[in-house]
Amino acid sequence: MEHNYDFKAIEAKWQAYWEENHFYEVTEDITRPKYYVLEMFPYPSGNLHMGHVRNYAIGDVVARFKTMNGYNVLHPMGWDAFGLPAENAALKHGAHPAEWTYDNIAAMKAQLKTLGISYDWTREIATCSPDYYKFTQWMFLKLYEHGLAYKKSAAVNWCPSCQTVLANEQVVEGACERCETAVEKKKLEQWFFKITDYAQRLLDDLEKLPGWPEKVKTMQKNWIGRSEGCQFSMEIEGLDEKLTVFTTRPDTVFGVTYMVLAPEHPLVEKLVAGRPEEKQVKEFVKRMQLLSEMARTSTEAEKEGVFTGAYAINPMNGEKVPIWIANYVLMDYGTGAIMAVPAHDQRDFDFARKYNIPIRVVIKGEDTPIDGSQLAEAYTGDGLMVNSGSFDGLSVEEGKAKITAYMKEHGIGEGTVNFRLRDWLISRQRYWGAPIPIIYCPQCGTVPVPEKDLPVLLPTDVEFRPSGESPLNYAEDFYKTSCPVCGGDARRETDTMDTFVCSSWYFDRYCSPHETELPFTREATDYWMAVDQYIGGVEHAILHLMYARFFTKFLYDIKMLSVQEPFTNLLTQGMVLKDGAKMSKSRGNVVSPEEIINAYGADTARLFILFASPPERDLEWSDQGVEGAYRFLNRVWRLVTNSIEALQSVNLPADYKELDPAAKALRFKTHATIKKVSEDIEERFNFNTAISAIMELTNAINAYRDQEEQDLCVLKEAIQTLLVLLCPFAPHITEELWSMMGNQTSIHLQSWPVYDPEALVQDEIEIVLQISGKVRDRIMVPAQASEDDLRAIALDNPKIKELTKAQNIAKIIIVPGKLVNVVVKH
RNA sequence: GCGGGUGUGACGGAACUGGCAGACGUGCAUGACUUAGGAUCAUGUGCCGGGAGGCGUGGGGGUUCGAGUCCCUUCACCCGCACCA
Repeated sequence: MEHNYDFKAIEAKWQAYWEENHFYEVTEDITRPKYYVLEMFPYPSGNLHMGHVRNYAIGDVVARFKTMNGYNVLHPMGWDAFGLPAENAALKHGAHPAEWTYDNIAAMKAQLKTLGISYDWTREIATCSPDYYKFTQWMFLKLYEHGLAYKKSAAVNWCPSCQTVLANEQVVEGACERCETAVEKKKLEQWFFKITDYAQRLLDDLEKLPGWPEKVKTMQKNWIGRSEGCQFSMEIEGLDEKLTVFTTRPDTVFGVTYMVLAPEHPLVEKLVAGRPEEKQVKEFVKRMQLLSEMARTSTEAEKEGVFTGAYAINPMNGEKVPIWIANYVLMDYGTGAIMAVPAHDQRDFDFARKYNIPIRVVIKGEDTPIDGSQLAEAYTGDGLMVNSGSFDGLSVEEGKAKITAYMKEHGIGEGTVNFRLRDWLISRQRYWGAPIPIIYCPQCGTVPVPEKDLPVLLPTDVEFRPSGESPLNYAEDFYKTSCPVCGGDARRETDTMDTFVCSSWYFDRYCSPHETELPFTREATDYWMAVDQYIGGVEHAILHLMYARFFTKFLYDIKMLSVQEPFTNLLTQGMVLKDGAKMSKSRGNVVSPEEIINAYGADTARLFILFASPPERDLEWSDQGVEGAYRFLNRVWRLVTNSIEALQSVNLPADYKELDPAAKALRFKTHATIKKVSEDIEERFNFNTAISAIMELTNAINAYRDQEEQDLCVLKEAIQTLLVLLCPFAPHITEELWSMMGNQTSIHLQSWPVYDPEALVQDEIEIVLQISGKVRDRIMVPAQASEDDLRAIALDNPKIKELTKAQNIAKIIIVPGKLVNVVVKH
């Protein structure tokens, strides 16, 4: 162990030094270009895991690199501190959620500090602090004021285990995202944010995000799910009601052979009232309601339905069309009712075959039958309209336009755009969240809490009951209040906000975290926003990133922000795996960062994690790989400490004109490494290859030190460069060595090195000689050799001569600086 | 089913616009130093072959002087969405 460097002492020493000297604290400075690096803030679970370490190590390299390149870098950290686990802990261990949360924050902050990340801790925020949630409530009020927060009764996703409702986005495969309990549908009065008003802009502006991964943009695009079509109404025979449907295929309207309503459709009861079918329809509806969301909507579930006995009238041809109810139509989307065209929609086709409903072809493809009974599957391709009256002969595209126009003209319907995106359900029947700032007055109705009364404080003295129900429901002091308008007795809203509301604007708060009048100042956000580089896991590709974009657009609209997109560049880091699987307690394959930092130090942990894999890919944890990173840092340590004495009196910069070949080669390596590392960090975030280049430089310096004659200027330049290039990755050891070398100012205050093009000029380079594309020899040639020179050299080469003597040379391909390929034919 | 991604030594991974496949690290082998080594240093390490040489980037085909990289086709695995009318 005595051979190894004392990382414990060194890391503690420099972390204290940086903190005492306010190294990473920044203020707005219009004379310098700004750069805002942000890693997704963590939920304070109390334990830092490897995913966090990876996330923050990546961000720290970017932050330190940008700082060294002259940017004024904002790199803050905080806590996404509201949420259910705190309440569960309260139930389980009797600790108050606030206490539990703040203890966790303290613990995690301490762990985080041992990593030596360049955070400006003066800007630390916690979303559960009243200073912060005051403004989360402010956001709600602004949205309310602009008609974008509203309450409605809807069939919502209810998690029986978490005892709360969930947003659509939080339901994964019919189960609660958090606890995986099957989600139920419940009809409740809930608060929503009208994100659908922004659907088109959220979609369009994805185009303005070239710095986002295609994958994330595609996921958002699909989630928004824009589809163009036509909405129209049909008369119902014998009833004074209209049935409205949405379709993307108005061109197939003459092929409608039945209609389908979702079981929950409000018209169902009226349609069947007094009919012989009434009983079986009601039974069917009841059975569907009892099914879980999962079983109801799974693709696997077989399509089934019942005829209602009622008929609608096709407005295009006056035909009577039977109305069915079926499981495959969702009340959630469109109008909850469809026109069914079995010939040209696979779902309708399957259903029609099952129930012997006629199939009528109205689009004729090149090789498709005209008789519906001959179809093996629905035909969804292009073709010409048939059986469609005066519209016959039109293409699908033309038909869509013409029929939509006809419907509009005759008051039947009109072209519409439908989105899959739903409004964002933000009510949570939980305690540990930001209270929704609303008061219900028997006289005045729903009244927003006046801005001046914010924050609506979460009461701390509350009783947690084992049922898991929110204690706010029993907190009389909280919910009993007076109406801000009439002063009469009134009741507070006891629901709190989804924690995603808190995280939809935290990046703005970092810009002016101590502001008390407003969530942030325009001055600060104008300088810092947008976030130049945002880094986090893909699991937030839809939820958080969509909500944050929505908030940003809203804040732009109300002139609080001058940007329309919060995150210019997005890096989605891969997971940290062990034995091919995600680290998890249940699998028992967790490696704790604390252990690793204790055994090897933060520099080793950071270096390994950055070296093992490029950031966007998954990373396989390897204990041996960690050893390797540690060995490398020790090699650097020995290299530098063994050189210090010899280099003490060497002053840089020096004149590098007359160098022997070995010195010249080292200098070449030094500057080639500067170039490579700069490009790898700047352009591609390929930290793994940047580190491997630094390792190569280390190897080259070690080899050079075995030389009898050493140019100490070149050696010193190489070693100093090595440290500077390595310092964003391993900030402590490089700082220590830098100071041991006699440098007076911190390595982190150095400018990022610029390579000297002169040093990269070589006299001789290696080129490859090929015969018909196969490598036959490698030779050194003067770097300036012309094509003619290269041709001559190649043809004069003994190996080439020998191997081509019995052959005809067909042609010679010359790529200067790379190769000569002699093509022979026989 | 739709959309996206990934397949390269024993392993993690390099190879930027088609131009030396396997950088760097791990592992392994041999050697040095050593009372000892799981420390350190040196050398070697894709496969087959004694050798010249041949073969090699999931499989098959193509374009090209030249393909991990481009095109077609096929397989495997991963991720997202999933009856969205």
